[in-house]
Amino acid sequence: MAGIFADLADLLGNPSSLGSIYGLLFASPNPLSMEEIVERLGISTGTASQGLRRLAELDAITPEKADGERVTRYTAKLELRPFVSAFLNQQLLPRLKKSSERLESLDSMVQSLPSETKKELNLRIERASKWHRRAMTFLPIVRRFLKA
Amino acid sequence: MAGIFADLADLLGNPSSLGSIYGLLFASPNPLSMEEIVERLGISTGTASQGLRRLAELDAITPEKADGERVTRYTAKLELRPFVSAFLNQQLLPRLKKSSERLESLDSMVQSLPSETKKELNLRIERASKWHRRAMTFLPIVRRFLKA
DNA sequence: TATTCATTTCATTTTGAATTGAAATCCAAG
DNA sequence: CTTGGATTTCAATTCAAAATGAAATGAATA
Repeated sequence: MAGIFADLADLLGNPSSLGSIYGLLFASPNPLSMEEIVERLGISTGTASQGLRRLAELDAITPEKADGERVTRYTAKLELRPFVSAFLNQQLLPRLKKSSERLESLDSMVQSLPSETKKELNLRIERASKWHRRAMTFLPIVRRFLKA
Repeated sequence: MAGIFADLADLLGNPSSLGSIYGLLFASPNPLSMEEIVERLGISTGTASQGLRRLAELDAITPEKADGERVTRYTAKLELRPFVSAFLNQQLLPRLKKSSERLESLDSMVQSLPSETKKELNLRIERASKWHRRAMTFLPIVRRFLKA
């Protein structure tokens, strides 16, 4: 299970350790402490600590400190939606925004060129922009799909 | 332009040099030789050669050897669809398949466990599988969208 | 307050992918 | 066939991201 999610994480551009941890928690019927995770996955405490933090930020796991216990134990949220959704917002959107800005600035640069070249380049920029807009309109569709 | 596509390539898990090359070609009104690409991007011949080959495989560029010329020149296909589609087929599908196999083998393993744990684990595997199926049905939607 | 164990931090190391560059190969023209 | 430039190949290198692990910090008990 850890392996499956490790691959998934990798696919989405996250360190695979992140996936391993989530996978382990996903498969485990009861909450696990960091120590147990370190043991069972054979990773270092540092990696575990950072991975757990990240997963908590992504809202993919729930940390709980039982009554008067020292250790924090973690449970995977079985709902994967927030996970994927966080990916969309944190990875995809920023990148799309950045390249959209770049396209715009390119566009304004091009205006100061000989009209021959300018025309051709405008065409290409327009093409790229179209794809861009397409991607943007696509995002909400993905979102809706995930909620379904 | 090279920069924009470099980022995109990176996002899709390709070396960014691949994107740079494509971006340069995309922006260029006339076909470019490998030498010109190497020069203008400041990359090595090795990288250029491999990148060009890969792009050709992805059907993202067209190599053409003009009449009795020594050099091959390359043009970007302005249609990005085959590009994205190749990504879906070559990167995404194989991974989905692999994890689907893994899920199945996990499922059969679980059958030989005490029924208490078994029940709980089955539930989780089922959940993961559901997402899996969801992703699979999602692919065709993406495809259709790209064609639109 | 002092102690002990859990957790975080972060400088260093490891790892793997991307890139280089030089040698090998290819191929058109003489 | 031979030459000369274009291209490919691939072992070695570089580089960035991820992982390590030891020291610093934190937090609960006694």
